[in-house]
Amino acid sequence: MRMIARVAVEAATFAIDKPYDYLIPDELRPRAKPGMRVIIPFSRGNKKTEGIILEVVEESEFKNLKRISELLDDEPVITTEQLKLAAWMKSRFFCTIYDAVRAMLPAGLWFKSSNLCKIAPGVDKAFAYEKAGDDKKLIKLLDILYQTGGSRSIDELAKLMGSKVSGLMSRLQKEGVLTYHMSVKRRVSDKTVDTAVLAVSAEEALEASEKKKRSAPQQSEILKLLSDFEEAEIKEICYFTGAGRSSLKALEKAGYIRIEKREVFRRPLHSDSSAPLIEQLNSEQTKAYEGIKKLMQSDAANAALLYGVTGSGKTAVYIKLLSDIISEGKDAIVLVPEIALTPQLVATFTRHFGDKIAVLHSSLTMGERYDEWKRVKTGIVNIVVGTRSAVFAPVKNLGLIIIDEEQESTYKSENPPRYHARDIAKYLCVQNNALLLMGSATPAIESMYSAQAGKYHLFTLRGRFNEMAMPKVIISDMKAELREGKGAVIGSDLKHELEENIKNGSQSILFINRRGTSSIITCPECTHLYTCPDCSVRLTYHSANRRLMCHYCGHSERIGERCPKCGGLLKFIGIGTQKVEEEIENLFQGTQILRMDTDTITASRSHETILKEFSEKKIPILIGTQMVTKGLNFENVTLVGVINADQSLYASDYRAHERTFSLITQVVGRSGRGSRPGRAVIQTFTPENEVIKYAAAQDYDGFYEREIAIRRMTGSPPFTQLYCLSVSGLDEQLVLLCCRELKSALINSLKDIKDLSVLGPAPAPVVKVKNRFRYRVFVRCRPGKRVRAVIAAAIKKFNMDKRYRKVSVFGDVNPLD
DNA sequence: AGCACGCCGACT
DNA sequence: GTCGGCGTGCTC
Repeated sequence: MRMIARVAVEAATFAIDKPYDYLIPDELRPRAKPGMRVIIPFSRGNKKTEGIILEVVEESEFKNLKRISELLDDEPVITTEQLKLAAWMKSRFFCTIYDAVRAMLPAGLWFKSSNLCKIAPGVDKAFAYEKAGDDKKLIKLLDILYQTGGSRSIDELAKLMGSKVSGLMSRLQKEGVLTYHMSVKRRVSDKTVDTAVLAVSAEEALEASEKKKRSAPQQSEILKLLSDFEEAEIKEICYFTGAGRSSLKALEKAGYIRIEKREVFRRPLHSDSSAPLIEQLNSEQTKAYEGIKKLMQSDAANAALLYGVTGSGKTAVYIKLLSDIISEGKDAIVLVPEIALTPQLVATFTRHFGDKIAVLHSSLTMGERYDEWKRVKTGIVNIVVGTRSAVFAPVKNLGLIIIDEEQESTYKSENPPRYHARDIAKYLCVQNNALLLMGSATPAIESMYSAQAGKYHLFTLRGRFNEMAMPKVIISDMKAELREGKGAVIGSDLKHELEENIKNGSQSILFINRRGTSSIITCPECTHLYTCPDCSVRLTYHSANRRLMCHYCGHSERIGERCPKCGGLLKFIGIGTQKVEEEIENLFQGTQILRMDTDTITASRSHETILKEFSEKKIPILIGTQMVTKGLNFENVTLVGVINADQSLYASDYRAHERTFSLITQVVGRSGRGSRPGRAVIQTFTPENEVIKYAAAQDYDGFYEREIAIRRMTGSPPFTQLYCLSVSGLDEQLVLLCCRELKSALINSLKDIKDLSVLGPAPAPVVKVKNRFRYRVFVRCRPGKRVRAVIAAAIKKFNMDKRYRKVSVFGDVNPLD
């Protein structure tokens, strides 16, 4: 009897993704089981690729089956329930089965497989070169191989040769000069960084730097930098000099530097014994807790929304519920938006549950992450705390999933599988008759709507813990300021309040509402704008390295004081953290300022370190982007300033209002956590805007009423689901053509479904990235199996269509923007 | 997507 | 003649 494995293949794209049948060779027959990963030959070239066994069967409709080459696991790494979930994800999120599986496994489990190319054993150099004859390419290939000790991966070879190598390789292989095999090794830790180390003395480097000034200016810059520092991270070198990797490679080849992988050690999450122990719940908390507990103990799946204003003590309710889970011998998953931003929450959990919890987050080393995953899998721990992907933690006996700050966008994955953790959580809770608990001070409009509609049980905490007063909020009209001719970033209201805080020794936090970190630059004389040559975005200015940079492709260029086009003095518009820092420095000379953004956060100086510094050293002012809005409790902070509240209000997507409201509400809630009352200043150019007004008043209910009415009127989620089909390609006309045809195909096959509209093609928020144009078509309707199937079929069809082979199409549900 | 196969142009 | 361009079809 034949044994056949049905395998989900890594190399398969969405268009061709399905189970492929492979023969299980005799020696693997006793071991091969569903949920184990395998190496298999795939496609015409029989290229080795990874796969996962979905089923073991005895029949196949195919005759000439290929054989599994290798079994990667001794026991299943994915359960059959998880395989079922993967299939569900494929139909929901338009990803491949393997994409879904990948999301479920810790990175530490991932094997890096490479096709390794080697000089065959027993072949001497002369023989090899004889076989190569006078073919220049073959000789070059052998040269490279011998230089590096006889073996290299195909990818590396291709890069070094600057061309494809498979043809050359198979020729040498036939001659018996080369062997070519798949090597599978544990991937080295994620936490290594490429570091450039000077291989010559500093003097020599300087000398070479002088020499290269003309011929290779970037190499010259790098050498100059390294002559000072001896060694530096490649990332930083590129940032400061604007050089590409090619310059570094050239220097390595010439023997000036070595490029080494350095292990980065990050502090393991220390259990902070100063984290508060939750003692007693107040009456409101008790009521919520008891209601939720009842749901948790019922035999059916349930969903609940815990809506509690900032500082109302949702954490305490979580802790009580988790204690119950443990005593009942069940398991729970707790999702947080970002571990680095919620150190206090995690510390509190650790304080309470110690060894019974596993923390999964990105700054664990690979080994640590893998160990934590194993601890969960073996059932040693009962509670898993982690970010988005922790929803896939392999807990045994799921009783509860908590999603804290459930409105956060970090729960939605932006690359395949493009899932929302909330959807996965719902699925898991239904499967396990568990409870899904979502907590938030500003719930997503969809979630509150479900609660109002009775789909979720709603629990509300209205009182602020310890009866702290809500901060006093000042809406500062920047338009009026502008009219009076004051074009400053810090308006007079905020300036006044800051002065007061500095005087009485209180601390202040300034929040800059922007996604990026830096300014956009423009020439006031000729209004020249600096755009990326490969993407349709403006370049942003980083003062740390005095360069213009593209956040999408990494392009960077140097810029001086004056416009290279017309010689006019350059002016900075928009506000970055750096700009605000400069202005505060001028305003309050001698006052210490701490800046927190992606530029100031490095491997050695983490988010946490900066916050610690702020709190311990009592630095008067902290300036930052969204990072400062999350879960911080600083007793001494009595003033919060929102520099530019409007910034996020006018984005094109339907969530812009919600996001703005949530951000402002959260940041305002940071103020006055201690004994003294807090103040907040919201600077805006549109003080009459209702979103800003509701946020200032911390009035979620009012905001919700307004927003849900708008959503109902415009037919946006939660009243509909938005399916987004993105088409990208180098040829803009072809992309548009494909979009239009895609649109009419969709309209045609969905015409019988009512209340459905197909919109677009519309340019993606950034039309061009790395020279590829991106346009999108939307399907807006009630969610349903039929619609999803039609969309999946359309994605497949257009990806296979030979007229559109130069474009690619992918689907996403309720994309972020 | 990625790759082999096959059919046409430029060059040893 | 042949090397290598890219258009075409397939992946158990």
